[in-house]
Parts: sequence; structure tokens; C-alpha cells
Amino acid sequence: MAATERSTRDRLLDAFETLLVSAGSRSATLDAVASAAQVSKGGLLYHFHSKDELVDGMLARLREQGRADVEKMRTATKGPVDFYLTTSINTGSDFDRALIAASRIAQDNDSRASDALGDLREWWFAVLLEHLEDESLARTIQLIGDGLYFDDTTGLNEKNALKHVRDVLTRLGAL
Amino acid sequence: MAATERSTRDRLLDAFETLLVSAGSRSATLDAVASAAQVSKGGLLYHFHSKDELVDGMLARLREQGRADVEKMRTATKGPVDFYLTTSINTGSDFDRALIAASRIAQDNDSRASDALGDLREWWFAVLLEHLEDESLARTIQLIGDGLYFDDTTGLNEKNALKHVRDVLTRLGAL
DNA sequence: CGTACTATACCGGCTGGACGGTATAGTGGA
DNA sequence: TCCACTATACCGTCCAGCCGGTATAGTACG
Repeated sequence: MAATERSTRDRLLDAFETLLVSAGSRSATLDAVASAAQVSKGGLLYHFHSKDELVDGMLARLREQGRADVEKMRTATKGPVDFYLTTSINTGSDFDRALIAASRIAQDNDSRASDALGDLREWWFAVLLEHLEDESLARTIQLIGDGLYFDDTTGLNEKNALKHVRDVLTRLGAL
Repeated sequence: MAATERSTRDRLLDAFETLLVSAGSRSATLDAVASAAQVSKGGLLYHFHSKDELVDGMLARLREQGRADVEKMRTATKGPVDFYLTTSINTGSDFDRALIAASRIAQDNDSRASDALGDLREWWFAVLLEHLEDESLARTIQLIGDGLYFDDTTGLNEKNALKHVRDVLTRLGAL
């Protein structure tokens, strides 16, 4: 049945992402993914014929989530800048998990992953630029978002980082 | 002889870092490191009894390089902020390579690596804060540096990023 | 209605290769 | 003679991918 198929497929992708985020790409083995999703290895390979296909499936889902996120950013009540910065900090959402998982894959010099991340960055930047009409400011804010994101994924999380950023951006009239 | 020992040791660490940077941690195997450094596997294990020791050796060297970098930052002619931002972009220096290599290791959830990176961040922040006397600004600039650095390591390099950042920081009177 | 066949969704054992690490015998220079 | 290696063989484990098999639901035909 189609419904059952999608559910198992998504559970496998969820498990793959979770393993990537919590333990790195070395630990995200097919066996580990399968057992985390409570599926046999054969079951995993039924849905994804290889590890590469698992990565492709994950990145395809990431792009979908990204498109939805950009739409939310565009129409956010507090404005796109605030939305962008707030969501640059890992809240544990599905999208955050997918994003971090993709960057783990990108670290293994997988161009598919860096291409996907690059696309997302372009989409976000387009919204920032459209809103601010100031390329330097838009680029700088995007870098701050990248920094917040990087710190989170590297375990360098600074508690009040967002507060300081808001302070500075207020001085610039960007918030 | 001590001189010969250090040279081979450093060549092994260089090879390890290069492999980490150019192909990710999965590819940085003991065999690959040894052959890249033109040393036999036995030779590698003579200097580093395990892969863990190889990582420790790399991180120890990184800290040394970091201390030297902070000193240069403190006394830079154009000021620490400019120095920090300029060197946040990968120039291919030994220190850049060591930093990226460490972040690859950190992605595998190795706390030794994230601890080392966290220490470096603290050192840089102390200099920024001392110079700017403005915590929000210092934190924000550090995030921008993190962003520049992250983009470089993820293959998302934006050509004129630094120009835009300088523009914005000039408006803030930080440059 | 029942038999034959097909498609979908999965199970789990197996293999071959890679990898970390051990061990050991040997070599060239100071 | 010791140090700093080289060279090579080997071990146990892990892992990607393969494959034969199972269960179930649906379909076509007589």
C-alpha cells in the first residue's frame, strides 16, 4: 500500500538523519539505520538500493522542507530577518535535523550535499535581499546565520548569541 | 635524531590533515596517511601508536598554531578585527588546514576536537572584546568569522563576502 | 469460486573487501 | 649498538551490497 510504503521510507530517512546528527557519518551505517528504523537491512535496501540512494532521498526531502521554510520566512510576522536568525539556531525541528545531516554528508566531500546546501542558501539570500534591498547587509546577515548554525552543529553553542546579534542589527536598522 | 623525527612526525600530521580536508574523515585511513606521507604503515605507528594518538597530535599542534595566530591578531597593523575576518577565509595556510581538519574530526562527535576549537574561539573572542569593548559587537563579529569559515569548509564560498562584511562593519564603526 | 500468477514489502544470512592494530625481521646511519 | 625507520604478513571486526526466501494482497482466467 502506498501509505505504508511512504511511512517506512520516511522512518528510514529519519533514522539516517538522526544517526548522522548524533554520531557523524562514520556511524550512520546501513545496519545502524535499519535497526534504528526497526526495519531489517534487506527492508532498507528494498527502499534504497544503495547508500547513495539513501543520501539522494534525504537531500530530496531536504529541498522540499527548504522550499516550505523559505515560504514561511517570506511571510513571517516579525519579518524575514528575524525569522532567518531565529531558525538558524537548532531547535531540534525536522528541518534542522535534515540540515545538519546534510552538512555532515557535505563534510565527506559529497558535492550533492554541498549543492543542496548551496541552493538553500541562495533561496534564503534572495528573500533577505528582497526585504533589505542592501546586498552588503543581506550577505552579512546570512553569514551571521551561518555562524549561528555552525556553532550549533559543532557544539560551540553560545547561550546569548542571538541577543547580541539582535542588538547589533538594531543599530543597523535591520530589525 | 630529533630533527629527523620531528620532520617525519610533522609530515604525517600534514598528510593526515590534508586527507581530512580534501576527502573527509572516512578517507583518512592509516594506510592512506602513511602512503601520502611516504612513510610505511609501521613507520606511522612508530610515531603514533593509534589513530587516536594521531588525532591528539594534530590537535596539540593546532593549539600551538592557534596561540601564535592569536598573538599575530593582537598586534596586527590593521587591527584585530580586520585580521580576524581576513584570516577567517581559507587561504590554504597550514593553520587553515589544521582548523578545517579539526572541524572534520569534530563532526564525528569527537569532543577532543570540539574542545580544541572551542578554546581557539575563546582566545579570539578575548582579543575582540578587549579591542572593541562591546560584547554584542564582538560576539557578532565572531559569528561572521564563523560564517565565513563555515562557508569555506562547506564549499559555499562567496567571492565578495569579505567586502560586504567590511562595508557593514564600517557603518558600525568597528573598522 | 478456485487456481495460477504477479507485485509489493520485507527478512536475515552471507561474502568480500577495507580498516585498525599487532608482530616481526631487517636495514642504514650516527 | 641504538635509533628510526621499512617491509610484509597477519588478525578480528566492521560494513556495503547481494541474494534467496517469506508473507500478503490483488488480478486474470476458467
